[in-house]
Amino acid sequence: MSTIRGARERARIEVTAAIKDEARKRLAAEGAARLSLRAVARELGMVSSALYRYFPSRDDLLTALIVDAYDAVGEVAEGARATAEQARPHPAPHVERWVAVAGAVRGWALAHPHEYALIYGSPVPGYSAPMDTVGPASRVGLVFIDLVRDAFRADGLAVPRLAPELRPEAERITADLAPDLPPPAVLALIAAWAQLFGLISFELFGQFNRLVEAREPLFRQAAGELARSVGLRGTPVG
Amino acid sequence: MSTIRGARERARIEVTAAIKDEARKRLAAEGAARLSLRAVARELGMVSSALYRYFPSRDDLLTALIVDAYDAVGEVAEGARATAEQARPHPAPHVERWVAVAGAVRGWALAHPHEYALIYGSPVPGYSAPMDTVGPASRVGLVFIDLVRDAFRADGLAVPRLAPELRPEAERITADLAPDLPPPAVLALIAAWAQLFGLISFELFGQFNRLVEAREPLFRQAAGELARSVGLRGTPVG
DNA sequence: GTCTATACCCCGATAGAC
DNA sequence: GTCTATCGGGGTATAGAC
Repeated sequence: MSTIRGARERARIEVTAAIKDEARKRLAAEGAARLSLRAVARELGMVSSALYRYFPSRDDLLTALIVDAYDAVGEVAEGARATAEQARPHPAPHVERWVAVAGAVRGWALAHPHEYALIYGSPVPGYSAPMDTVGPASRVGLVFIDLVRDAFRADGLAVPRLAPELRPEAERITADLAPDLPPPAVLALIAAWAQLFGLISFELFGQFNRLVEAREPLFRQAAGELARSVGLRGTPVG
Repeated sequence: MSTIRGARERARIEVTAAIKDEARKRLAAEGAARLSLRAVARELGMVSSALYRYFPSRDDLLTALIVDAYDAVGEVAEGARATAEQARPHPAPHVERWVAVAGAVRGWALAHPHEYALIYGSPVPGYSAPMDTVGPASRVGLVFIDLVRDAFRADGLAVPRLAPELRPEAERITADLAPDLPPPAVLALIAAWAQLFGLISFELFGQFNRLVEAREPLFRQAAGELARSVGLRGTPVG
């Protein structure tokens, strides 16, 4: 009896995964705004009404894809940080760790452009993200925070300048996010985070077309400068 | 005869403008991917087939909206630069001009989020931008280049560091874009440009929700740092 | 330049048989 | 859990009358 239920649950997991895989393909072909349950069902040789047993609505499927994407890029970032941290014979300097994590995020984005667009591109009109997405969405940011914390403990930080009017905001955010770090560094980290993704988005969304060729070196240079803007000490890249 | 043709052409221009205006409303409601000629026609009290006399296909309408949006944000940037340049009793320092232009772009984006998403957000699947969009798309960038050129001539630039591997790329782009400027500054400008729009996109696309409140001051601070990263001399904002 | 009509597609979601 | 059938929409694009 329990094995039967186990088999059923296994089947359910497999079908769910197949639906999400096919939905990711449809995402690439049509975009999130036009993702349709019927098209997914058609490609899978199912009938559309059958999908409703797995995802009660189109938005629920979209939510699952969003959560998966955030988790995937979060995992990549966490892995890159761990690798840089455990590098032999010496752990990488903190600026290099920062650049490694940023580069890993960029690599994931280039490999999964439509999933990147789903989570960091324009919002899907008519879709409002439920709370389920909040946790996964913060994973990448947490990697950068942890990385900066390590640098702070090991070498201290060159605390960035902060406009006085931003002081209360910096303190509020720091209390929520990383009470052990200097508020100016936390605010600079948030700005750097947005700017890193700006570089990735411009590359991915075509703004660099016919303009920038050496995208990876440009990204690495800019990421290194951003690490320094947060206060990480170390030779600038290059 | 010529007045009749003039009247006809005037009518055509007015109807074309009405279609685009309505299309912009639909853009806000449904997003670019779902923009439909029929919905626009319905709202205007026309029949869908009539629209094809003005725009031969959905993609042509989309192109017109994209060109208009690039032109609108370009005009705002040009205006902000001119204002900062002619400020009395003294023209604004170059860092402040940079921040003013960046702030104007952000202001336009906040006021026209769907048009911003159309041009700087995820590409519309299945739509490929024709060459018509290239010119308008570069207007904002040209404003920043001109601004940096002014600063270079007036005060010189604190030429940014450049990774040696990026030197050829920097020289190639500089030759195309602004042969009179130092290549490292031009490359830094491109990176700064992407990073500015990263800040705007994160704010607009919801990544700052429940995280950053003081968005305008944060943007101004970061924009000032970016100006310095390009080499503009001047007191940092704050 | 606008109209009606049409060909030929798409979609989300549900009811009820099996 | 999957099926057929259905409700009630939506769309691009064209033909041909006026």
